Amino acid sequence: MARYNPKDVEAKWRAIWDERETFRTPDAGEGGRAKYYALEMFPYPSGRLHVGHVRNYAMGDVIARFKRARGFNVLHPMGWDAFGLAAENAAMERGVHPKTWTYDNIAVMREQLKLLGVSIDWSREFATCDPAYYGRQQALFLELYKRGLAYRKEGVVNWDPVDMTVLANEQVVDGLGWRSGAPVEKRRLTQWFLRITDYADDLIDGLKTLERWPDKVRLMQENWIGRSSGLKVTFPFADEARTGGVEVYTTRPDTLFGASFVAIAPDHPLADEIAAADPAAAAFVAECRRGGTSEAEIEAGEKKGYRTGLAVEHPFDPSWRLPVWIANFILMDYGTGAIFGCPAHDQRDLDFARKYGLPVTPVVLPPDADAATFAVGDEAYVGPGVAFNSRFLDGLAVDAAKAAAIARAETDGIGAGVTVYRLRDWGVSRQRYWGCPIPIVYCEACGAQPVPVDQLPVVLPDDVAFDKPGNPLLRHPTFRHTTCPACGGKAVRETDTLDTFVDSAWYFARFADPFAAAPINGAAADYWLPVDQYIGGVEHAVLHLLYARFVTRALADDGVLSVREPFAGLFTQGMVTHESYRRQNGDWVEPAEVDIEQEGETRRARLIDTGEAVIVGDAEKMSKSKRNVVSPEAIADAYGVDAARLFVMSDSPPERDVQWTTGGIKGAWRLANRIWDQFDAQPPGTGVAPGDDAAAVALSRSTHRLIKALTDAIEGFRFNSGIARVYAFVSELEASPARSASPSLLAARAEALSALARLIAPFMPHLAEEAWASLGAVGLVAEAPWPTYDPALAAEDALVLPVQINGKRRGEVRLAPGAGEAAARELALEDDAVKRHLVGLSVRKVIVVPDRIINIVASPA
RNA sequence: GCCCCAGUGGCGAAAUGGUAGACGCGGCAGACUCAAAAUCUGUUGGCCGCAAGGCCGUGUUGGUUCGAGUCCGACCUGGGGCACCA
Repeated sequence: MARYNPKDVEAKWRAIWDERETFRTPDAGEGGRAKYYALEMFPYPSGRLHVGHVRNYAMGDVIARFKRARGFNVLHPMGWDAFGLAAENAAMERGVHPKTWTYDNIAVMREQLKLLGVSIDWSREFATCDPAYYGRQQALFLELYKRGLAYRKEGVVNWDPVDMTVLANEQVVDGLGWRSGAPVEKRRLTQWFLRITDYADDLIDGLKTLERWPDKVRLMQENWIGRSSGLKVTFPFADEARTGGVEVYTTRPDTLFGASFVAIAPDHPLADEIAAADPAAAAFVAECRRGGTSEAEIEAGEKKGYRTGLAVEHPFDPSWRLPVWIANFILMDYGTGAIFGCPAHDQRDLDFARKYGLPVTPVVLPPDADAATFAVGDEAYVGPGVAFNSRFLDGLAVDAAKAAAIARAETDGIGAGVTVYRLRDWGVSRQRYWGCPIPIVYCEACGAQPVPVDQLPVVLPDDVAFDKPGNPLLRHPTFRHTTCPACGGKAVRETDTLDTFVDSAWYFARFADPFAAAPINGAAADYWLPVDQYIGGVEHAVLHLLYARFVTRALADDGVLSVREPFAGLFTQGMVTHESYRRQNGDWVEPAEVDIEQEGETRRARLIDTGEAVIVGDAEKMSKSKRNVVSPEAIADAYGVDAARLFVMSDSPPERDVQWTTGGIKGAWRLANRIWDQFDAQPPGTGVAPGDDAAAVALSRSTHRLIKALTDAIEGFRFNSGIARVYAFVSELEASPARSASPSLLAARAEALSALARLIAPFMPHLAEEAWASLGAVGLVAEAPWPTYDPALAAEDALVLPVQINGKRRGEVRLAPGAGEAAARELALEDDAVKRHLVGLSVRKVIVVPDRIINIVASPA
């Protein structure tokens, strides 16, 4: 018996795969096989791989290896989402250049990924910070610009007044800048936007076609786009000297007669105008600008308003005056940036009205309520009902009243029924260095001009410093200053860079041919796209996945791509968590520093060095700050890569978080050894046709059942259940040891092991190769076809059906599969245990679910 | 504030509306060992019982059904997202 030595074995097989180019991507159409594009969300090169990455890439690898075995031409590439904020933070904190930091991290992580034995075609690797990539992205940006899909307008950013810099939401902590500690302000800047709202309907409608996406993600995208229909209606100014009025958007036009005020966003042009003449209003607007731009902050904050001197007329009654307020919870980006408040039927309006003493008039009468007595207390009524107190709408149900109000507004020429979206255009300008430069120059005479395509890429200069706050491109001696491509006069470059989500919105298309001169090789993309299976974290459910869908549509309309949906199948996998440990003084300590002892059923954690008791915290996402990180190398050293891959896929369903535990990885390691022992004990050269003695037949049946179960488990992303079947199967093999097996059982074992090597290959590819070779098989298991099963052998041969009486299990009967209902009923009623429980009862009904269960409904005689 | 998800043994979990707890971890008992580790075998939801067996049990609560962990309603608890982290 040779002990399984993963360190040597794993390295050996990786070298062989490399040398034979086992995972080279086949050419389009090669071998007449169907294509399969398996893709994991490419990583941000943040430093080192953690076991969360291991899980993500191992899952993708299961799919890639499985599909290869099933005869597909598989594309399984890898790259780096390499631009981003962390590189600039590193530059500021450690004085290292973002480029150096990024490429160093890539080098480390590439080696770590290779260590995992993931079946990637490394020849297609690229990083988004390579000029060869982002230069082509600039060309795509200019295409969008040419088509009017990229444009400039004012947008709101978080501004740190001390550091004089724009902050990301994550850099705003409790309304303060994370470095300076200064209160953050909202500031308006002119920025580039992509017109994703043009595709709002298409993006919603397309969701219906994405049958292999989680419902959850589709729902999140639908809510994010937030299509609603309602009424845009103008409340005319009451002041004769003013023309026009305040245009509001409402989804509840049926409640117009319950209006008690009109409120506008602090960023509304009218608010600017009022603030210019009213210092108190200006102070209120300034107060609203304090704090961050995130929706959570705005919506969860205290609702505040300022009553302007302005009044407007009700659109359906010029004699009815309503006050105009400025309110901090109105978003300028949604609808028209102004609302009318109907406190009786909207909770936020009600809170506002109660706070400021505004009238509350109910106009929707709930079913069963009495119009004379119905009143709204602290809770707005948002349910169904009939309009009342509402003049021409009286008596109409909510939906009919909405339609009638819209119709009247349209007839009167004061409003129109409209569809609006919560989705806003995608702001892509970032006032940062480490990103893709926006290929635009500004000429005093000609205005904004695209950089001619033959002058691309606009390369990021390397000679920048981060000793001063703000975007170093602004201070660069030469980068900014250039000439106008139109008139040749003096011009300055755009110094903003593109949001890194732009980088990841088309990379999957670049992988189809990463060497093409054009950004996207149309023929290659036609063959490989869409991505058949995309795998990544659910945190990308909306932004990345929505942007990629948008860009794919834009490029399809441009004729560059022939698909409108980039990802036919999506799987969102859970994270790897770990307990966190801290000392009595609150300092976090690493798992490697902690010794855990089990005494009976209680666990004790102490520091290895000092024996100090350690406080064990909940399992949480691994993070550097809590030091609850385990390194893949240490695991690979101790247990091998295969055991680590197996464990992260075996212990929880893949979409859920999995908790990393020492016991768990040891269990996986034990399985690897038990599997190896089975192969090691099997004499070579035994035939693969099992004989007909009972033990051989039983094992053969189990083998075929296992093939079916594992095939289904992989197809259905139920890796944990599949692996559980492998455990059970190995136990069965151990119960029929080779040393005491008859020739026919040996043959059945040979059949079983041949299947097993191929079935475990997606999960434990190195061990599978070693096992495959030990059987004397020709070629690599990575290139072997997936085993097939005989449905007749995989089917159950004898069934034990439970018999219930009134839903309680009272006995069981043995039946052949497919036995008729009558036979089942008869057997059940004859069973001794059943008879005993039926004493004193009379049978009312017998329900037979074929091959499942028999339920006898009985009641006292 | 809005949206989404999840609650099943000591723990991770399994279960097309049909035997709840497969499989793994941990525990307990045993084998091997001078001993320990490793490995192997048995056992392991709770309660009652010598046993056969019985009763209870999937966050709480109400409903649909011959039958509910699963479907529907209300609630409780925990987690995630909210547009400049990726």
